Amino acid sequence: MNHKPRIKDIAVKAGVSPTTVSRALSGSGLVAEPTLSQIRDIARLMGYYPNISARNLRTQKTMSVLIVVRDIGNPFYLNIFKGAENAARDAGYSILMANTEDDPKKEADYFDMVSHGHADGMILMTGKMPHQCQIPEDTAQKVLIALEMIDGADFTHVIIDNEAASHKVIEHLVGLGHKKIAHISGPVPEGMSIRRRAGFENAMAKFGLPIPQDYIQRGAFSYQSGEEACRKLLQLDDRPTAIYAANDEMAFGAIRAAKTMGLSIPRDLSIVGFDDIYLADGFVPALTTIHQPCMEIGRCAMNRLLAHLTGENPKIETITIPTEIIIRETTAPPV
Amino acid sequence: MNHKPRIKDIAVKAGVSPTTVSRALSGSGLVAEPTLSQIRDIARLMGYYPNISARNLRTQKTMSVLIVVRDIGNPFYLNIFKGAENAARDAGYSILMANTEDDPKKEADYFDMVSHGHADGMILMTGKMPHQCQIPEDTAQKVLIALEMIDGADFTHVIIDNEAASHKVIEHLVGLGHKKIAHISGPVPEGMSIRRRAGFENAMAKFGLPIPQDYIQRGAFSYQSGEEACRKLLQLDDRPTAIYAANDEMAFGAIRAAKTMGLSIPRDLSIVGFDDIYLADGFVPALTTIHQPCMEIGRCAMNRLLAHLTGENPKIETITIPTEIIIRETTAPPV
DNA sequence: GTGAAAGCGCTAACAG
DNA sequence: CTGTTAGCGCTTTCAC
Repeated sequence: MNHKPRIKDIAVKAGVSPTTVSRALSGSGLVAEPTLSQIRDIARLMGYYPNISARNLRTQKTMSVLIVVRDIGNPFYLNIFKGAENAARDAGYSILMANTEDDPKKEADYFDMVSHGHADGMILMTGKMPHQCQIPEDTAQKVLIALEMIDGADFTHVIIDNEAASHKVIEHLVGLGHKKIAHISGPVPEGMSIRRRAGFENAMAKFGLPIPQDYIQRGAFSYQSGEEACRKLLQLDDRPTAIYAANDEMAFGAIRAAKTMGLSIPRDLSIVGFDDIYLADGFVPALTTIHQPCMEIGRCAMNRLLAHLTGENPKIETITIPTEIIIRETTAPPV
Repeated sequence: MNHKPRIKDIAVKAGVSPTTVSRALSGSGLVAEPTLSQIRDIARLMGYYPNISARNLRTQKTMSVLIVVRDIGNPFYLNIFKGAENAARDAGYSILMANTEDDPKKEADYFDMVSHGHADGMILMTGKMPHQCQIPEDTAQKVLIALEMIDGADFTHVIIDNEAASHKVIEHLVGLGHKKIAHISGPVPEGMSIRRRAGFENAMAKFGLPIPQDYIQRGAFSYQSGEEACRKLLQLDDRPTAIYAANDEMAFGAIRAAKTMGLSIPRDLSIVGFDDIYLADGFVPALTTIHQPCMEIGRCAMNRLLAHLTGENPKIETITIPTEIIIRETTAPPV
């Protein structure tokens, strides 16, 4: 063949109009049987494949969705991507990767891509709305927030219950007999950090346990910050016997700090993380942590967004995906 | 405003033809100065943004590139994505994520996306060419292979020198005084595994060291396979004093196996990995490994692909990015 | 240096 | 159930 076949070529060959071909191929159910199969056969034979740009132009859609994260380099997102990619693919959508690196310019740019029709919608995981950008009309249907809450924003959210997860952690530790439990929080005032910390505080209160001064150290979700925070905790006069870190990286940092100070995990100190990132089970000792069902979150977020985009389900709501605590080797009864 | 402004609206407002607006905005240099600035101002004022689909249809381009991996869930790719995303973004391109999961159907589908003009090109990191798909014309300019070699295929490759990296590992271990060095290889006959293993064998030969039977165990690049392989090695009558694993996951698995058997790392056994994945330095002990400059690889691959797509540099070649060994805590002289 | 006209390939009205 | 017509918004000849 000379050129890629267009719809017109098939029409000519089949002796019908382009419209009919279009209808036959799109499965609209508006073409009768002798013609239908014939057109499909010819299309297959000629290796026809619709021109996406033309279709997009005509339908004013792009069949693609932006997934916006703060840092593509963070492995936590991996399975979210995976779940989302899967769901998108099943629905014939593509995923565009967007990495903001906390750069307001990029945040705004990606948002603009949606308002300008470069993508049909977006899954936002940065935890904030960009400034200085054109908020698309009908934003509520085009933007879905995952993992983070954006308070006061009228979007569908797909999140986990951070407070409840914290509660599970404390319950586990208390169950082991711990009474002196410290917390390494994420950066405040980030919503996620606040919720995990609030869950910690509430759970401690519920179990009638005091939270001594300095038992809450603020980290930055980084390995180094966890290390440092743990060092501070271990230098306290009245050391904790267990530490609940608000994410796995900080938990790993804490483990290093503890080991460096000659402690044995979990004998001398129990440590719990949050996220269950890749290889959390490969660490020695394997990390006890909160497992977030990332694939599920990604899939759910994408499906929900697509339902909004197609108008199939315009209802704005907050969907909470359950988490579970995975008990591995970094927690044990206190000595 | 009622609608998103189109090029025509600007033309009307500026009292020129759509053509002129198009030229002015595309920076073609074909519009004279009084008009030029005026058009640009009006466009900015009206919040004009070109319709991508229309442009794509007209220019027969999509300004997007597929990045195809075997498993999006593998953190190794993270910084490659990051580097590639960055480079693409700078050039005005978007990235479409493609996850094959070793499914031939998906491999073919993604390839077809390129032949069908859904994406302009692709960076292929799966290490194999799909069957049963339409190989796009002018493939050589549209497909770029990264990380893996596809022998006999006439594409630009962006790779690392796996053999040389293996050599660095052995050199390091020999420098520490090791003589009994074992290797946990990746799955054979995958090219990457073969090259790393060949590098191991050649380096050992070069240093005049024998490779006893069973000193090369075949793994599957997974944590579990590393654990198992290490166990086998440690059960040999004449145990190795050092193990070189073909990737970090297997190295971590090996560490667990060794610790489980009561060995202390690195005192009783040195272990080296490959890749320097996320948190390889967060492990206790921190992993000695080969660092692949992933961002650099991603950026280079993308830039090179774009140069091919634009015709700026059609030369097909193999680009080798240098690696370095990062010496951390899992290697020490043998006792 | 600027404009008129054509058309990328497709699908959605609107008829019949 | 099928065809005719129109047009999505842009860029690119070609003419002036």
